[in-house]
Amino acid sequence: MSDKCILWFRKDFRLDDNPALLEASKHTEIIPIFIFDRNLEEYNSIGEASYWWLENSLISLNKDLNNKLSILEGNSLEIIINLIKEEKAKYIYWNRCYEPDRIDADTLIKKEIRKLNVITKSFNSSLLWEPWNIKNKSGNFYKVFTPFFKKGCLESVEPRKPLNKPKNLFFLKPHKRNYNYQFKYQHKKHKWYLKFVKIWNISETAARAKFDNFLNNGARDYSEGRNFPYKNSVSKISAYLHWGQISPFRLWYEAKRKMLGKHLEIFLSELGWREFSYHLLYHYPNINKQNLKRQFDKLDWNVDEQLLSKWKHGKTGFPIVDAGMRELWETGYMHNRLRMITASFLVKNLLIHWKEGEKWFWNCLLDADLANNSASWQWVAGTGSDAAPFFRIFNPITQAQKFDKDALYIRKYIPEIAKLPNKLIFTPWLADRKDLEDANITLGIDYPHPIIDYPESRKRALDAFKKISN
DNA sequence: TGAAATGTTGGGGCG
DNA sequence: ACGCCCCAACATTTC
Repeated sequence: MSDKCILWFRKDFRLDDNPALLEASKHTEIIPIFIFDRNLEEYNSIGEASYWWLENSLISLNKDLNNKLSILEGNSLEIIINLIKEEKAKYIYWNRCYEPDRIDADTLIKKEIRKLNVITKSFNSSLLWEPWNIKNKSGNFYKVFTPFFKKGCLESVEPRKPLNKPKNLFFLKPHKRNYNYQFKYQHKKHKWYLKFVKIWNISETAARAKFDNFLNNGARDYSEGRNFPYKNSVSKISAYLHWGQISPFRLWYEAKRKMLGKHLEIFLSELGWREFSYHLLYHYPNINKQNLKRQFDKLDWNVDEQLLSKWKHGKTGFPIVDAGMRELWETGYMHNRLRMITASFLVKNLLIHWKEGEKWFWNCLLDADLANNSASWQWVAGTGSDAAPFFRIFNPITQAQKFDKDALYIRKYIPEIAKLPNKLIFTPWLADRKDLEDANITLGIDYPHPIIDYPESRKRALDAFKKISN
């Protein structure tokens, strides 16, 4: 009797706290696989930054599996059925994903596999609470974050304790190699994202080291410091968390072990926001396509490719906005404060549909995550569940003065205006001829004029949103 | 996890 | 001493 099992990696690229792996470790032989399946939205529409992270994740995971990871491409069901038959495997395990089409596909795969008398089990490795378990007193799902987290999550069961990496694992590759299914990473012509190599170290070990570093440094100042993009007070763990190089259960308990008071409370609530996003995705499967508040369907968005392009490439003429967009392009990451500022600018001041911003972030973010990205864009736009009210419009000038007081962040990403004094760097258009000469800048050439009149655009947004919110 | 407009208060200059 | 004005500082409301 065969004791072979298949371990299907998906977004759980780690050996620590991996329940499917723990189950697999009870068998003498484990065949680890990954499948790039274009039938699934997350692979078919994968962003360029994500594609790069994925490739490196697979390289690293393969190493951790003694080079026994089979990296495949094709129809998941077909590949798995083939593999089961060829290898006479009797078990297959995986950790759950929560994208709607993934849930459908997994349900079908389970059904088909069971027809072959193969035992299949799926586990939770990526959410602290299952979305279907969190209900309010009347049995409905929560639509507001605070009661969702405080009552729904914190007052229900505690997240399970993280599982340690099992010992004595024996991985192997299939005997029959079906080369039709080999995944070939396709490099694009414009590999703008290869510069990320210098910034990001992609592995399970690196994820853990990064989080430990946060716990020993930024975590001590988290509640305040996290607002200031030039400070090193945030964990930057999001991409690792998305791909599963680190487990949310590990983050939860390590934070509780090492963080204190309000710092801990706020960090845990950030993990809570991620849970809330997945909760919304589960209950609103169209969250990336459709306004959750349908009255916003009527909003008369501005369609303007030129303005959109200037926003994407950090050429709006508003230094803090441009700095944020350039951080994204240069590093595949953007500080949360800047995500709010740049998103508010696109949606409110340019009055461009949040979907455009969502798509750009999806392409450029290493942590691009269907649930978080969509829910957060809808939050900023005011179209989401428990979203920011439509009249909350971030002022890019005062936000910069408040959160980048010494313009360290701005100067880092917009060197061409670095010589402007602090008094003028937030509003270069107010500099007079001499100021500009001293700073070696010609506005309109070295750095753009502002692409919109701020007070005017603010008024326009208020009018447009007010009209449809009645 | 806003910003701007509007309202209120109180100190200081001044006749 | 007093009323008046100005205006900063803070509070409230409105979008």
